Amino acid sequence: MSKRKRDINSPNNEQPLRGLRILFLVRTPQERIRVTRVLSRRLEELGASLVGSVENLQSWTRSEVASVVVCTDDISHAKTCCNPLPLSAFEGVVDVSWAAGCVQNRQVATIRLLNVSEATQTSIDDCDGGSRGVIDDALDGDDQQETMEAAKWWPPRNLRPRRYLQPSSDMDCEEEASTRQDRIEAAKNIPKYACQRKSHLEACPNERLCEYLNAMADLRAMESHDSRLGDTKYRAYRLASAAIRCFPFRIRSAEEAEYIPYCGGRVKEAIHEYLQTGKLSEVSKLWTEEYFINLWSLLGVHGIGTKTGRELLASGVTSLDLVVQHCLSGKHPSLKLPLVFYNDLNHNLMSRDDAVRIHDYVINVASSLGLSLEFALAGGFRRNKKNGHDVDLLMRHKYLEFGHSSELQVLVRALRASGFIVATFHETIDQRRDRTASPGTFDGPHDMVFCVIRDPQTAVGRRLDLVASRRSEFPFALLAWSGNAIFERQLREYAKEVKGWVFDGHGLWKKENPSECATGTMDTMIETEKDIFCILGLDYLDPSDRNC
DNA sequence: CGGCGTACG
DNA sequence: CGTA
DNA sequence: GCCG
Repeated sequence: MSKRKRDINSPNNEQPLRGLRILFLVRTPQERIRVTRVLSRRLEELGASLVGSVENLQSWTRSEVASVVVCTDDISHAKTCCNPLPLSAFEGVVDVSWAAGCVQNRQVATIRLLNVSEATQTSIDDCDGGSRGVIDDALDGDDQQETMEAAKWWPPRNLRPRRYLQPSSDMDCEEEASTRQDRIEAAKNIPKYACQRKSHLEACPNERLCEYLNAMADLRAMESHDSRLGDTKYRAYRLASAAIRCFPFRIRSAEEAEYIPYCGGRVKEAIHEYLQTGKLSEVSKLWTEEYFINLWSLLGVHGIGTKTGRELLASGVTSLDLVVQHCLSGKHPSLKLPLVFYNDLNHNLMSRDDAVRIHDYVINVASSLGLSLEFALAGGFRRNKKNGHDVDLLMRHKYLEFGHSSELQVLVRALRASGFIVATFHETIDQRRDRTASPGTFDGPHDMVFCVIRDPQTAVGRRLDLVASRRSEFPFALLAWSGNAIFERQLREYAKEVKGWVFDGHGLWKKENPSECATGTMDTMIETEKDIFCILGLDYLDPSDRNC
């Protein structure tokens, strides 16, 4: 731990607190008192201020204080309180994970990562006269639940957890009578593919276990030096977690879990450890090891994945500030735009209201331009998620098989001119399709615009993905863009393995005979998602049941 | 022991 | 390689 | 890391 001392003792050690708002969530009253006392003294020395409970959030976020610490007994309550707040309140919301992690572990690493805290750490230690026992005790018990949750507020895109833990969900919803035989039968009855079962957002009886397995998936993806292998292990843990989510009883023994799909030797060991200790010890690496903490923060930049992140760390680029430096000196020029918008895109939860407002705005512009486009909100919000990191907006021409490309072009031009689109990460608008006479003759890419928009109401920058499909391909595009990622992978794996169909966002083809296809234009008329499920021999799944 | 979703830049 |  |  002491080796972390390097390169962080910069002269401006105490500056970053100024102008940075810190949201600090703590659970038990004991913690509140202790942490509040410790931090308030030090924060005040640093020119920050400390405010009481989450209930006065609205009032103090409007004040001019440089920094804020919130203490709360109820994290989910805090989250709901925080969601509607304006951007100005949340420049430091990323610090939720930092704060929770450092309290949990008495660690300096994350604090130093943000250059805030040599001082904060010493003040925590000071409070206990150098021993850490008091904070330890206050944070023992089931608080890891909250720590994990907090650590997941702003994870990187690829490794973003799918579901948020509801406090004490495990305890609330089981103890219905079940014999061991019941449970083994139930385990055996879980279908192999996620597309064959409902995966809703509500907590399950094994919620915490699943969260730990998801965290293990993230860990494996980050620690593997071979990204394919990393993804393979990521997939393995994600699939195990997804299957366990569908197990209706609390798991009592690792042996009975063996009957659940994707729960093999290693997952069984993990379950055993969880049942014994209530956690998976490896997972704590995510918030204790400097390497993972740093990599985690780099992965938050659009364009940095595990490989680039690892390379940056290896070359001494260990913080976002250094990535900016790196970028300014001409390296990785493609990261420049994502870095410019980093704060907006990473420090602000987007609620459903935000997403709907953006959706409506685009539709209004389209109709005022006289365009004949129809739209659908896809992505996580279609799956009924309460919040998300981007808006996925799918569109097609109202009447014509082709014609979406030129209309999208007009739309995007207008959105740019009005200052709604403020930056474009990527754009593909291929007007060849509009000139293609007969359907099915040119299967080019979908038209896509991945951009950053400015919410007209809140002025917050948001990621918006616009996708236009050929009219008949729309149900495939909708299915493909509604996710989630695990559901899509399992659906396509199922289609290939079980039905011999190759399946993507344009249509379905027989594996052996690609000319035998099912699209909206063929005799097997496919007009809705239901038709696709039907042809795949699957019961229809509502989007809200695709959260695997 | 090979395969693991598929398409887009 | 990274993103959806 | 699990499945066929």
